[in-house]
Amino acid sequence: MAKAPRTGPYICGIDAALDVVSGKWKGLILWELDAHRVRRFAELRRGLPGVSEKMLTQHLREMEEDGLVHRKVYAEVPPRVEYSLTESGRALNQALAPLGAWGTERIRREAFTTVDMPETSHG
Amino acid sequence: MAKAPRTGPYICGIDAALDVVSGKWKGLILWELDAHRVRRFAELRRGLPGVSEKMLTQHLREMEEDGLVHRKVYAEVPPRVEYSLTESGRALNQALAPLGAWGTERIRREAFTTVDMPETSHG
DNA sequence: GATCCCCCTTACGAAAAGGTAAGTACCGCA
DNA sequence: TGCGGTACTTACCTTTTCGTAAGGGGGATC
Repeated sequence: MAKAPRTGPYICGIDAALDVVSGKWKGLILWELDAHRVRRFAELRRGLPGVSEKMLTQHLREMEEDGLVHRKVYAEVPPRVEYSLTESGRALNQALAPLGAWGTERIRREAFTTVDMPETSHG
Repeated sequence: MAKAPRTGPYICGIDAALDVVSGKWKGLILWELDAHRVRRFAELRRGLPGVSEKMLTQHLREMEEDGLVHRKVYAEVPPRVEYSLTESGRALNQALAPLGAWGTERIRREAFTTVDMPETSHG
């Protein structure tokens, strides 16, 4: 009910990486967790505008299964759960950096021209 | 019917980039187009094991709208259409390279251990 | 005692994404 | 004349994803 476990092997690395980060909030979760090193559930929730508890839990669980985030539960009352990135998660975030730069550049461009993207067709 | 035009602005670059590459075959299409420089519809189709004509067309159109691929139609019979990456598409592909490397590494690791991913917890 | 906060879980339903199959218009080949 | 190849389009249906709303168990606060 959470996610289809993926039928068949990955074709290439891009395929594998995209499979792991695809999900409406996963990119942001990675971003938040990288920025703050460690976050609690409610903190993450507040950091992600519009996320529902269900989706946050679900994504967090998937990312935990994928070995991207580490979930530390403190046997306390009230419950305390801390999320942080694993080595793999941090590596993923670093690998995501150029993509983020590309996206930022794209947003910047779109801010100027929403109609079209004139490419250097003369060279 | 193709894709929801995205409500609201992007939170960050990752968000924007992920929005553009999310789609079952887009990563592969980028990969194929980058490897061969220019490909025709049927060639692309043959290069992507399991893709349907509908999905290929749909993804290609979306990527064209997003300014990633260039579509060149030759007014011939039988019809000939050539697809290639735009500057933006090539830049995206370069930005995707580290992600691809991460994914490849991940696949390699998974090949050895499917059970768990022992992190360096002693450091 | 009611309410809030913590971190979820479950049920239900809508929306989006993807798959299947057929049709289109034309041509070359046998 | 029938078949295959080119590059799609359209209709219909299933799967997956996402959102909404509610509950839950316990402690602290008002």
